[in-house]
Amino acid sequence: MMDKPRTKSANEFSIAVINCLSDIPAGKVIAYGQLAAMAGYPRQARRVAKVLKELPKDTQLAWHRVLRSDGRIAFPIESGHYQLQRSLLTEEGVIFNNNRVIKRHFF
DNA sequence: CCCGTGACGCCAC
DNA sequence: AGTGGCGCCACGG
Repeated sequence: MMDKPRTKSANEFSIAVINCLSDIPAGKVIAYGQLAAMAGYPRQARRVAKVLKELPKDTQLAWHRVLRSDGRIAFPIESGHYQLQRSLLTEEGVIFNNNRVIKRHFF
């Protein structure tokens, strides 16, 4: 049977976020909160994080373009996730300065 | 209902 | 510039 969504907005939120994220071009990045606001849900950065966390491993979505508002990658620096995200960004030409993406890369 | 948790964010120090 | 504290939201125990 179909699982009944607890609230229909939970699903709508993910859709909105994913749509907006798919509009971010390679070489650009966006903050969790910025993405939430763009999707029409200001102050809901943590929900964006949860959506990304629940993406399938084989997703086509450019999850790596989402950073903290200070330009740093959200994962702990020693983690494999961090290394992966950083290399994906580097491959797109994103420049890091002391583990931080410079402002002009922001969408 | 209260409390802890989280791929967050802002503002004081 | 780095750190800490708190606010913000949704969830689960």
